Amino acid sequence: MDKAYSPEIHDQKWQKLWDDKQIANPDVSHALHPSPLNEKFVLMMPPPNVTGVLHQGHALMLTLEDTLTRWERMRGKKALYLPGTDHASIAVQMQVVKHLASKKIEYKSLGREGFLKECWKWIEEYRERIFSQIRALGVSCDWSRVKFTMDEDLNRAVNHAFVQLYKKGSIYRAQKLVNWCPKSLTVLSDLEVIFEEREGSIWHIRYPLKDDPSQGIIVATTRPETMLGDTAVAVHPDDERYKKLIGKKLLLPFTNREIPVLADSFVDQSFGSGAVKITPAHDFADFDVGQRHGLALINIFTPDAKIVAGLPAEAASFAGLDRFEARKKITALLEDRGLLVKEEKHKNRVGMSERGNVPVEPYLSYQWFCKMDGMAKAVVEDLQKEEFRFVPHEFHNQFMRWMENIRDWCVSRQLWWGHAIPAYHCEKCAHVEVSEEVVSKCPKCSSSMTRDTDVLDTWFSSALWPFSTLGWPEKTQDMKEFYPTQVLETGFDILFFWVARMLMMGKEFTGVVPFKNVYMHPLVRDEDGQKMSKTKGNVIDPLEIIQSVGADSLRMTLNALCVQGRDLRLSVERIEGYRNFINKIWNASKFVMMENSQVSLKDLSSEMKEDLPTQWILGQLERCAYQVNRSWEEFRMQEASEAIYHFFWNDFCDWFLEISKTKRKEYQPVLVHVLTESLKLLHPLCPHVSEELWHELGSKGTDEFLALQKFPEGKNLDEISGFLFLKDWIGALRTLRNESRVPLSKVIPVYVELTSAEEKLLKQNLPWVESLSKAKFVFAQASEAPHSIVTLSSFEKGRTITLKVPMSELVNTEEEIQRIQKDLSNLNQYVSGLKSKLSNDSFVSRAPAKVVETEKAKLLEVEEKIKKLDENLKQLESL
RNA sequence: AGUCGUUUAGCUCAGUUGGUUAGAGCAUCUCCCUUACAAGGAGAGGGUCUGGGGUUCGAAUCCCUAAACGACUACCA
Repeated sequence: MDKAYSPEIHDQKWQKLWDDKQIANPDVSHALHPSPLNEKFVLMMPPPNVTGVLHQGHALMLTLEDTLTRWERMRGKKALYLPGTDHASIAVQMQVVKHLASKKIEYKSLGREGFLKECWKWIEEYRERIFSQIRALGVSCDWSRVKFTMDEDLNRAVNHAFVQLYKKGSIYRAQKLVNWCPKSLTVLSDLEVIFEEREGSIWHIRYPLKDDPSQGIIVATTRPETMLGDTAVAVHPDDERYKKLIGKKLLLPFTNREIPVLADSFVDQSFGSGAVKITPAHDFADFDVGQRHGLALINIFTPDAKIVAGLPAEAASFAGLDRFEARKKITALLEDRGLLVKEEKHKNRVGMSERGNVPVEPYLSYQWFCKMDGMAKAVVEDLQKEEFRFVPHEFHNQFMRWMENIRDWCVSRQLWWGHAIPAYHCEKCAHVEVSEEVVSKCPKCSSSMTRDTDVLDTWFSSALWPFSTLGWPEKTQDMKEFYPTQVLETGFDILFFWVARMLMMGKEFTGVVPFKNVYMHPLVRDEDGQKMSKTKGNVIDPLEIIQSVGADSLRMTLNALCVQGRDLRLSVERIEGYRNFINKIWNASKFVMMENSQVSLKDLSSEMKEDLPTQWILGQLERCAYQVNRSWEEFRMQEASEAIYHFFWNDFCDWFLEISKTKRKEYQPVLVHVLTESLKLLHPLCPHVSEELWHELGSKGTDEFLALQKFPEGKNLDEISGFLFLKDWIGALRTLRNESRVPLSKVIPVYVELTSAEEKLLKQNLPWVESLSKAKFVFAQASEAPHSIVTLSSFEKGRTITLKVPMSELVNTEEEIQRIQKDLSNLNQYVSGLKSKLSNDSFVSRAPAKVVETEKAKLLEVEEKIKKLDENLKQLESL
């Protein structure tokens, strides 16, 4: 065998074999690995952007999902992990536009059809990249069922869903104030607006009274340029300052529009000047005020946020000015005319368009909306009935709050790349027909119809993902067999974008919520807790890691660092630590395979079956497997990987392998058994190295896979106490040796006086205890010569065991005295605590008898230890 | 502003329903190339569990309060 595991050789070998034999195809795996369990495990991969590149967020998601899937598959469930990609409407469109621009092509010049061709070309070029990167991580998803949200069948599902919702009255078209991106020229949903704290200004502007221009009212605004669209000024009805102005007319500068002063209790008297300019067409709050008071909506912007032409009076000259240029010009003019009272610094939250990276403009437009409240209610009821749950539970409340305040979803986008809305507009009578079939003639007036030019929000097709991928709306075999799914695993950043909408659409169209568990994984950050970003240069590229240390190391690390309710801090050092663990697995296996490994537990002699270390390690294996199963059942990823790490490294390698060296051949069946079972436990975490070693160990053919072996169930056992005592003895002797600087080459004699039970335990295990402690036990009283002592607990309650080592064997008396003094001071502190506890009447009378008993036994034992150490110390000090 | 979360060893974090002298990994220090592994082994040091109150025989754990950090939500023009 090689000196170390070589990921560059083995990773790809197994990835290819798993793919070739389709172990991830549930029909194949279930046939190969039949199980009495008639259960399924279904998990839909959250589809990454089809043109995307693998980042740590993906790596974490895929690792966790694959770990759970491999585990459930090995447990005998019919496991489907379905991969796919998302068409990422706006993101991909922006990429392609940019790409064309780099070739000096204005995308609009290609026309819609021509542009879509370019999009498909772009996708064909990049779609395999993310798939190969997913494979590189060793993900066992079923490639025979891979889906893309723009596949024909998924497009049919989208159209079907849209039409159904329209027929029901859940989808409607309306003119509303929406979040408009002036750069990408499309509407954005509320969720796509990212708020940023910005240093800005607030301007106090005087609007003159119509009847007496020397008088006026001062309004405060952060957006002076929108004053061109003002249709009122609002004050609080109780505001003494302005009461007498209510109902009066103002003359709006630049436009000479007459606007009223009106009263509305939404105004906060203490903020700004207490008077608010109302621009119903360009501010969400103002829109509502406008609705209440019947104000006109005056749009002053073109779609790319320039001042429109045709505004009255002086405002007409602003036409074509960008919104920020207009702001400068207007504030300058106001100042010239003495209307600008003051400009103050002001922090405000600006809504930014994620894709365009420009401030979003509240903009009036016709859009398609989907009613949400009814669907949300149904999902909330299911959550309350515990039809599904959130892990970690914190997201439960966050989700509920959002669902209870949900607003209608704007589903249309003014883009070309995406699912075209299946609606047709009559060119003559303006009739709208929504249909899955292409409609070319108006059913009302027989004139020709044209298709709606909008596409659907990317998340609309994603919302159908758990069932559109299974063939819905057709009643397919997959749909019957695999829906609903068990787990939805994703990041919390798309809880509302995606998870909530899947739940609602799933409930709406299939009658059941699409998954039982929503597991939200943490955010991956760098070692300083910073978000990873290219501009910061702190990105740990998963592909580079896979190349340098292998996929298994990365998978182990991500599992080991993944705890609930906390971000995950990743660093190269941590990954190297788990690379070392992979290496440890490799080397331990190498050790086991030095002997004939074609044996099993059946070959164990009856004598060896009674052997304490054998019983101990088999018990530890059961305990570990039990822990791992329980942890994964509750998505406690760190706990599971830690249990395996600890068992394999500390129990198996540090103790059992060392013990086995004393009777190598006799122990071989145990070694083989424990290693084999460990590889099964390890497989979901590090599939490549475990698969490789499992084949090495058993000379298995390429038709058999560790991936399809039965996962150990485990038992909830206690650690064998006899073994624990001996471990303690060895530990104590090792400490003594280290601190007294006795070289390892020197075997030290240890004098012990034991009860018969203690002596029996020790004698039965003498060879390995002596080998690991490099000591020689002498079952006799020590001579009167000075000796050092170590005190230990016995399995007989309250009893102290004393190990005596002749001082002549130890090198340094001073250090030995110090060691004992330190022990004593610890014990004395402990004993005084115990004493005060036990002399406390209320403790003795109120604490459970069991607790009091153990405290008493502890006291007895510790006092005994102190007594012996004291005697010993005196003897040493007299030297 | 509101809601929620976090605060435990130098660092990153565990710590289930209150009950052994609060644990792990990494880092540090000491010793050791013992034929699976120096990417290793054996030891050691290191903590007023953020501060302050309370409940209790007993609190890292439950309650109140303060602070720091973080996330989410919101129409403060």
